Formats: sequence, structure tokens, C-alpha cells
Amino acid sequence: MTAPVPATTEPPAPRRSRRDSRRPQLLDAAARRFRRGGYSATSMRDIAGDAGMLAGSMYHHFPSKEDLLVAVHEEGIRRITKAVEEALDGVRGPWQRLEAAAAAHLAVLLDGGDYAVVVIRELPHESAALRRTLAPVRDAYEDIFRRLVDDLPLSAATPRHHVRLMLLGALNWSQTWYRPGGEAPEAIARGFIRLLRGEH
Amino acid sequence: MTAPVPATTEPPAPRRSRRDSRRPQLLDAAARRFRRGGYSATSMRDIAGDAGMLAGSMYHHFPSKEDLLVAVHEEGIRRITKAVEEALDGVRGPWQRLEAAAAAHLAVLLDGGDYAVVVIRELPHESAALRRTLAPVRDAYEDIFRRLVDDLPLSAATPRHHVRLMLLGALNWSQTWYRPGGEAPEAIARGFIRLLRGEH
DNA sequence: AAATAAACCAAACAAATGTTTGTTTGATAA
DNA sequence: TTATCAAACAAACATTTGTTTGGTTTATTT
Repeated sequence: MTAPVPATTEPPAPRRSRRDSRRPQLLDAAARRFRRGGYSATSMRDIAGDAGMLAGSMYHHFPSKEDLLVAVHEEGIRRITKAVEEALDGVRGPWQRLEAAAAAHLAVLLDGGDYAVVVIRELPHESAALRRTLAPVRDAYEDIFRRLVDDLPLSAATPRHHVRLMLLGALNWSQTWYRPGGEAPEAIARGFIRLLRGEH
Repeated sequence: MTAPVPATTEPPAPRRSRRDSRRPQLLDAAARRFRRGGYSATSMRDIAGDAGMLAGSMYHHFPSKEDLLVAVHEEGIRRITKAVEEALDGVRGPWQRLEAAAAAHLAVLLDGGDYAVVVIRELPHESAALRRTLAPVRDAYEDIFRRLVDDLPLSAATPRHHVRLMLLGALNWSQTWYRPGGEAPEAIARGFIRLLRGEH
């Protein structure tokens, strides 16, 4: 059980070449199932089957079903954060920046695959431990929008948190009514921002 | 299996006086559990236990778990519809009416018990049959807001569906961040409407 | 008081659940 | 070649799931 005596020369770069090569596949399958059926209604056999293996084999890649959800969450947050930050790059003007962020957020949420949807919809009321793990990551993401709203030229009487909550709520809720082929995410985001700016 | 021969005199008002007296209790328990844990993660034994009976005994009141969810949905829609219609009663002015409806919607959703939350959050992606049953009722409710938005004095260039989707999205999403003791539902609704009106 | 029927219990049912175990496979490294 | 090790299988594990069955209590009606 004790650690082996370290060699004088480095154990030179473990070099486990194709290690865990099917992990992305499993994660994809999990994200798809979690999105379509929800976490509780999805079984390990469902996911394993989609990835072409048996349920037990998954435990070589993930120690539990909860860990799968956590991994999907983290990947989802990673993707949506990256998309928003890239969309903000080089954009100037506070309203333009907010609109760019909103459009990117929507694009990932509506046309960007299953991960982001799971992040948004599957707030884990299941386990308190899970919530403690995931809440900070979500909060960090929402801080991006907090800053963007802070930079808006609003009258001092306008409560900024209303602006943020209203916009993010409208954006996040869109996955319940959006159907592919309808209005494009960018158009929806532009429309929402226009309403917020009071242009009507 | 054939229906009994109808008597010449009415089978005079079945008069089952206190029949199904514990149905409300069961429904309450189900709504609470569905809200807190979600439909799939809630077991029949959970609900039965909360109502002080065994799981099997529930089948004298509801033929299946799905029927329980349907019943909770219907009761939730009934309550929220009633609250909004009562709030609209006597209110004049298109913006005032929209704000009154939004405030009532929020009040039921945030402080009005478990039924409405289940209606809003637990869109049944589980069963297609379930969805067909519940979707029309939800649509009928949203029509109230559709009409209210149609009555607003907006420039012809303003897409009305953006207004409706943005407001309802913001309202419905509020249950994810609202904590009792914070800003009152009426204040939140007023703030959102003010933003929509462009007063800032 | 007798009869009827609703409400409930106690126990079981088959199926599905997340997870564990022991073993086999196939590629890589010594 | 031989040893190693990740990856997967096959099978079982103990629980939990929604639901059914048959009998017993309880309340209402005749």
C-alpha cells in the first residue's frame, strides 16, 4: 500500500496513451439522457447502452452516477463560459456587450448541444452535497452578467438586479418554448435587449 | 360488464357524503414531494407516508402515479388561473392590468404553495401522453397573458411575442432564485413591468 | 341490527435500480 | 516472450420501484 520508492530518473511521463478514451462518449450520452429525461429518470444502463457498453463498465470511468452529473455540469459551464467570453472579445459599448453576451448564452443553450441545457435545467435539488459543489461554479458564471449590467448607463433609480434577473430569466426560460427552425437565438437576444433599453 | 339498467327514478344523487375525504391530503403531499424532489425522484411510499398511509392504499384514490401528477397539475393551473383573474377584476389601463396579472402570477408561484411550482417546473418530458394531456391547459393559461400584451400601446415595430416571452420567462424563472423574506412578489413584478415600459 | 361499501393494511409481485465482484480481453512495455 | 494494466464483460448484489391481491376495519345506509 505504501508508495513505491521514487526512481532517480523521472517515472518519465506516465504516457498512458489512450487512457480513458471513451470518457467523452460516456459524457455525451449522459448529457443527452439527462437533458431528455432528467437525471432521476435516467438509468446507468440507459447511458451505458447508448455508449455501447454495459452498466458496470462505466465504473471504470466514473465512480458514481452523481459524479457523472457533476462532470456534465462542469463541462457545460466550461462551454457556456467560453462562448460568452469569446463573444465579448473586442466588443465595446455597454449595451452592445450585454447583447453579445446574451446572444452567445442563448446560442449555446438553444443550439449548442445538451450540456448547457443540463446545467440550466437540472439544478440538483436532489443532494445537498451536490448543490454545494455546483452552486459556486454557476454563481461565478452569473457574475459575468452582473458586471455587464453594472456597466450599463442606467438612471440611479433603476435597480440593477432587476435588469440582470429579468434578462437571465427570460434567456434561461427560452429552452421551454424554443423550437429549432424558429427565430434565431441572436434575433431573440436582440429583441430582449431592445425591450430592456426601452426602445418601443 | 354491461351497464346496469337505468332505474326509472334517478339513482338519486349518489350522495357519497364524505367520499374520498383524504384525497386533498394525498394531493398536498404529492405536490410537496414533486416540488421538492421532482416527479421521478418521488416514490409512492414517500407520498403515502406523508399522508399517513401505506403505498398500496393510495390506489383507492388514484389509479396510478401519473394520475397523481395530472391531478396536481390541474389543481395548480386552477389556482393560478383563479388568482390572476381575480387580480385583474376591476383593474383598468393596459399596463396596470399586465402588472396586476404578473404580480398575481408571481405571488402564487413564490408564496402560494407547491401546486403552482409543480405546474411551472415539472413539464413532463417523461411521457408523451402526459404532455398531450397537460399542454392544452397550460396554453389556455398563457393565452391570458397573450391578450394582455396585445392590449398594450406599443409601437407597431415592437414584436409582441417578445414582450410576452420575456415577461413570462422572467417570472417563471424567479422560483430558482427567490428566497422568502426577500423582495415581495408584487415589488418584483412592478420592477419587471417598469423595465418593460422603458422607464429608466 | 344487518347489510353494504369505502378505506385501509399487510404482504407480496415482478421489474428496475445503482453498484460490486471476479474474470477475460487486448494492447502496450519490459 | 512475458508481465502489466486499462477496459470491458457477465453475473450477481441488495434495494427500491410502481402496482396487485385479498383480507380486515370503519363508516354509512337500509
